[in-house]
Amino acid sequence: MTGRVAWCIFGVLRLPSRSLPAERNRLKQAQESKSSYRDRLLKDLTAAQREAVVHGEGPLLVLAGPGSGKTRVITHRVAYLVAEGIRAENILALTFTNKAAQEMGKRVVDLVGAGKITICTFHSLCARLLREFAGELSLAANFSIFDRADSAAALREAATEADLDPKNWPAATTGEVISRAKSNLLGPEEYEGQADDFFTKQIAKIYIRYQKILASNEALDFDDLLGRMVSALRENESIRSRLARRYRYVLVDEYQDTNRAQYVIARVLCRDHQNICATGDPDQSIYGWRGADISNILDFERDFPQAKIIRLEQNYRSSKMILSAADGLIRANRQRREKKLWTENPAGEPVEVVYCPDDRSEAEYVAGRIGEYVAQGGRYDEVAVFYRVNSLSRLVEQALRSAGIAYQMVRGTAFYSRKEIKDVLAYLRVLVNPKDSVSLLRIINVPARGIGNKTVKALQEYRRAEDISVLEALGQAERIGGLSRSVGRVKEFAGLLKELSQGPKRPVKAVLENVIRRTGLESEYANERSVDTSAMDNVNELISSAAQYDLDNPDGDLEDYLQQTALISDVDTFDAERGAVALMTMHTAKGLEFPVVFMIGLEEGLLPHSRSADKPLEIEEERRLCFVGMTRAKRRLLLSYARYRQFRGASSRTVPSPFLGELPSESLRLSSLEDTRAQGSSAKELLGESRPKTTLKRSAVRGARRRAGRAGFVDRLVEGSTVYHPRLGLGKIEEIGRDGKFTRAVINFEQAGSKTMMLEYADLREAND
DNA sequence: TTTGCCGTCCTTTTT
DNA sequence: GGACGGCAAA
Repeated sequence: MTGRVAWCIFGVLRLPSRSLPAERNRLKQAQESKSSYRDRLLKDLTAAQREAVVHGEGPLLVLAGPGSGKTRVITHRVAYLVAEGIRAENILALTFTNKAAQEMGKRVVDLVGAGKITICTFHSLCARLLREFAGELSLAANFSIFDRADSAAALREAATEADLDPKNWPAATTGEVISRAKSNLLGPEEYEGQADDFFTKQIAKIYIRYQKILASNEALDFDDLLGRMVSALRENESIRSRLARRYRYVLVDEYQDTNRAQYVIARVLCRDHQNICATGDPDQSIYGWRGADISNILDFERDFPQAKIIRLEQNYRSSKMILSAADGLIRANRQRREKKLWTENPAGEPVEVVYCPDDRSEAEYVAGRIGEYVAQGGRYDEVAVFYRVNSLSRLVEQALRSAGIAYQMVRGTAFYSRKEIKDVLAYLRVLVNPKDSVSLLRIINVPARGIGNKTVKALQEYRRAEDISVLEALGQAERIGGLSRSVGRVKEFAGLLKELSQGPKRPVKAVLENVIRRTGLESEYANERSVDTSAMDNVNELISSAAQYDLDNPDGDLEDYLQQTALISDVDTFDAERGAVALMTMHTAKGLEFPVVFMIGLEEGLLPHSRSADKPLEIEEERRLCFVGMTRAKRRLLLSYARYRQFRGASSRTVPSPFLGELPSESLRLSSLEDTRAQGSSAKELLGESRPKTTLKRSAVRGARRRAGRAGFVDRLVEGSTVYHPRLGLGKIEEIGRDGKFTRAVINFEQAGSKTMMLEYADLREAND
């Protein structure tokens, strides 16, 4: 074995090279007697935690309140099993995010050293197993994994084929319904059988065609990964029994968020040995909308009558004030089992509830408070801002930028959904899976090579008639009528793909670089004509992530790399040590903790979201979401709401969230920004919005902004450069230097005076714009 | 065929 | 405020 940790974390890009401490631990473990090692493992655990860790065979349910040391229990339990002589490769730990898997893996390594324990997400486990058993499942081992955007393309195509206007049947809607059906293990035929009204009947038509499209592309969507695994386990006894023997101990984290398919996978795997350890908290179930079924955890005892149930109710994370506020809120839920949350932590400061005149002042207030916190010795990365919907991040970002506060938006998938990244990856996907026509069509004219809409239509028609893939159709270009003028270009493209397929197969970095160079994408991105140099930056970042992948996975191949990138989730890119304030949705925040938490937009319609209005069960889920957010906070928690908020351009009056009224007043401190603001405001502001009318100019403004795009020009700035800030006006750079990863500059504004800003974040424009 | 401009529509959360 | 599709001009 090499010096690498032989850790099987599937779907995780990197595991820190902790081999040294790991080796040391292993040696330590070998030297220690078994019982003293066990003592050490159990030393710092409470009685309840210990009980869960040492539980032997048979089903176990750990109901773990927030901050009750759940991850600790899981990792120690895994270590304990290993110490008891269970072979590492017989242990399977399932999580919901790669981040959680990674974290858990790291902690287990610290406890027991390297091992072959499988710690991964449901989705990556399924992707990997489906590849492994592809031969037995009449499945192509090189299948593509379709993400949301790919599925959307396929869904639009499916709607068109079903003679439905994709406008009336948008992918967002059809996809959600079909995804839900799949999570509940309803195949297209079964769904059709149940369809009894116009809407579901039409969806059934789309569903059937959608599955055909996936099949002809040799592609699976996220739900198929789970669904196909379920069928494999149910219909292939040999696979089932082999896997049951392989995974003799199964741990499932966040059990309250499992959907039907995940539930079946876990149950079937454990049918023989019953060694399932589920951990979760019904009060933190926030994915009902995605098909998660809270009754999976509520009915655990029914499913596993021998189950032992352990409750972890002591909280080690939050102050008394924060915990009692959160507890008071969650008590308003009726669909819930009573639970006593308590902590021995200090009382701490009351939870602050801040009333702001509008969304902008709210964002500025948050930025101001973060600034204060850091001025008093705090660190940016101790702070997080949560919101219900992603769109709320914008104003906060702006405010943080102008305050020169470093932040990171925790939205990992955003990177992978950028056009240039998707384009490059589409080339790779076509290389791996030539039948992936969705990817092929994506790049058929990227960079522009004179294959336009008409040509594509002709190709599509031909390949449908002949029932072949687009790639095959390319090869027969001269036989396709209506292509006359573009035959040459099509042939050329086919030649390019062939050439690429003869290029290097690995390492992934080499494949990527070859693709970018040979396709002409490189020169396209490098083209000075585009002011926006971020495309090349992003592609470079992709290349370095591929290089990292090659380093972490010496045996890795393109297929595996693509699988990992397809299954990346938002939190996965969160870096707790980046020295930046974290911005994320409340959903993404689950499982994390921060000393200081801001939750913004606590308004009716936002939290609870308007989509759940008048649906009591969904409002309870919103309340749980609020509970999850609040219980992330260790020491300080601030909830804010704004009287006026911008919707689609227009500002409108809001109503405070009813949840605020449910918080116990003795753990709150209320304040209002209105007074302080009124004092300092100019007459103009007091008279209300006095924005210049922009009527016809909207698109012109938009165009100017696009051209002015900040990215890239930061590198060109030097001392003496003149810049323009939309609020502060013209300014000159007086000083410029590095601050860690960022460029910090002192800018002297003509009107506003001298300010220090992080240039990467500052909302600056070229001065001559 | 490509490009840019315009109006329309939308808006929850995500593996 | 942005994604997307349609349309006209280059």
